[in-house]
Amino acid sequence: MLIATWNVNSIRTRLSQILDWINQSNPDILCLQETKVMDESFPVEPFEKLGYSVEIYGQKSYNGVAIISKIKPDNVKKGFYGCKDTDQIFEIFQDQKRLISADINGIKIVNAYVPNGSSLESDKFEYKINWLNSLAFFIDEQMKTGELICLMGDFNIAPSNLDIHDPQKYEGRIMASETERNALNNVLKGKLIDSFRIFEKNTGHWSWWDYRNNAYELNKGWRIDHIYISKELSSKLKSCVIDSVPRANLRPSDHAPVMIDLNLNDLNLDLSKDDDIFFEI
DNA sequence: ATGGCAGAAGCATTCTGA
Repeated sequence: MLIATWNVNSIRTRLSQILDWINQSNPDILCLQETKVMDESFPVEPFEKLGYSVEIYGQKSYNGVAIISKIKPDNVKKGFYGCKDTDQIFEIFQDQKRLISADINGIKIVNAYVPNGSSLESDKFEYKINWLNSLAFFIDEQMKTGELICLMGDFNIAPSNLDIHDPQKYEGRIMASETERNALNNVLKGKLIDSFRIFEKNTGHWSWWDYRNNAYELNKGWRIDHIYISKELSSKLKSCVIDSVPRANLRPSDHAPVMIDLNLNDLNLDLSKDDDIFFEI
């Protein structure tokens, strides 16, 4: 099963590029961030024509997330809904549409658009850390039920200096500070694995290049878009690829799509060993 | 330290992003 994430920086501006990419890459699940459109204006039909169902959580101008899936998702949750005892804590985050989750094929799919934070001195930075702490709680709640999790999206954090083209310049600054890295690790708690790092240990692989200063042509990028999977899924992981080709498009998103391949035939065999039913994907 | 580039809103310019 192919699972992808892509910050498209406006669904309407990027629609034809996204449809092209789907036709080439054939993902089973595609999680989008920065759709920048209210739900009633989201172009649902082009995806349905390709055989996908569409779950959206958007707003005017900013943010917005979506799950595009061949299998119709169950238990779709928008925002930090679902943490009953702490709904009040999450109320402050309801105005920014940055999180959508759903159950697909036995996996809890969580699509996150983590705030950028602007700079370490900014109020937005405090918002970013609080948002990540709430995400940590949300993931905890999902883990308590023993679910397999695939948490992906635009995290606006380089997990290590290997994920920055010029770490000496940027270390300690926004997207590369210890505070943000600690907050991210608190979400993962050693139980969710960075899919990309299972296959690639070296630097020089980026998922985002600034529109400014010719950053893509100079290959000055960051790896800030990630797919984290439950440890139990790591043996089923066949690949994790950053597709930088769409970043070379005319009027591109500044992010590239990231995609994993999970061998879920094995997974279903493992999970259903007490009965005789074989689930064909 | 600043600006550079892009999208949305809306029609000049500001806000936001990373």
